[in-house]
Amino acid sequence: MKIVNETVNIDGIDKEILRSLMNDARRPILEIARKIGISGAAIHQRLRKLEESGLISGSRFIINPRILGYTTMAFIGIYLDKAIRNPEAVKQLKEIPEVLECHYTTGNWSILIKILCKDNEHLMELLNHKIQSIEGISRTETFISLHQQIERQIQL
Amino acid sequence: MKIVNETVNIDGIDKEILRSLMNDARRPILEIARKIGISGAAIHQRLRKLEESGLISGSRFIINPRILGYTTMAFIGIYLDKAIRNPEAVKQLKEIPEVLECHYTTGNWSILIKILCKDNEHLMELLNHKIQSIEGISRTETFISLHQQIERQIQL
DNA sequence: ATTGAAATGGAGCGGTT
DNA sequence: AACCGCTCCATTTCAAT
Repeated sequence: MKIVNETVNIDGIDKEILRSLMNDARRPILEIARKIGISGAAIHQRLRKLEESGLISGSRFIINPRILGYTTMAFIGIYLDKAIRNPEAVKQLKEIPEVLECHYTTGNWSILIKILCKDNEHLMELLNHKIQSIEGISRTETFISLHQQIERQIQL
Repeated sequence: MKIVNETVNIDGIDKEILRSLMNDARRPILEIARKIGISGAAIHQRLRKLEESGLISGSRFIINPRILGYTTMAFIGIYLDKAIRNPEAVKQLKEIPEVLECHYTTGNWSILIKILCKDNEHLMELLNHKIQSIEGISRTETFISLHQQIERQIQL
């Protein structure tokens, strides 16, 4: 396993390019070029370097789950009966598509997950029939997000 | 305020298009067209409709904060001395760029935030000098994410 | 709702400063 | 590093089905 721990220096122009594309991945390179006053080829070259450095890890269309009827987001703290069971439990959690994030955390729980459901009933069903039936999971604590007030990436 | 609560029906072709662009927002439309066997113009039109429906809420370059030296992610549960102070507290939290998410939650806390810091020292500094000095915040509980094992959007 | 064709403009490369 | 000029290809629109 290669450890990539190196940090990288980016200048103001890199930041402008990245900020632009972090807000709209399909913005044309040439449009950015005109705005910041350098050539398209220069941006092209900078993007190549930023990709090589690992700073850019891809691009995504963002979809709004509300429109598909997913309106209930929750965080669930999970207690494992033995911490060593973590890898198996995570493997099972991966099989539940509603689980969007899974963190191995310090503190009370072994695992903290973020989950997105259609409604409270759906959440309850997942808790009772999928999550709590995973071997090794002894107990859970659920926190429903009534409203997400901030959602962003790191700022440059 | 317009309430957009309507759900939308998408067919298998929409799903293929979206799945493709959710993994790589800059994949050429024509490449997708060739793969699934319809014309570029058809995809173009479908994307227009999906945007109008609100299902697509944009596209983003994803940057890897590790490369900038941000290696410590944590969740912080926040107790407010009066729940009514939520709007002010959130306003202040927005001013802290390291705060990536902020949720108004049921359960013990009023607020749950996700925060990304360079290291533990940076986290401690933010807790002591920024977060806990926000008026209305009485107490916090911090959970460090030692490892994020799942990170994804909803599946189509 | 999809198609093909046409116009416009962007992507990406090589040579140059 | 950046620029220019070039070729190739994608995007987008439109009339037609």
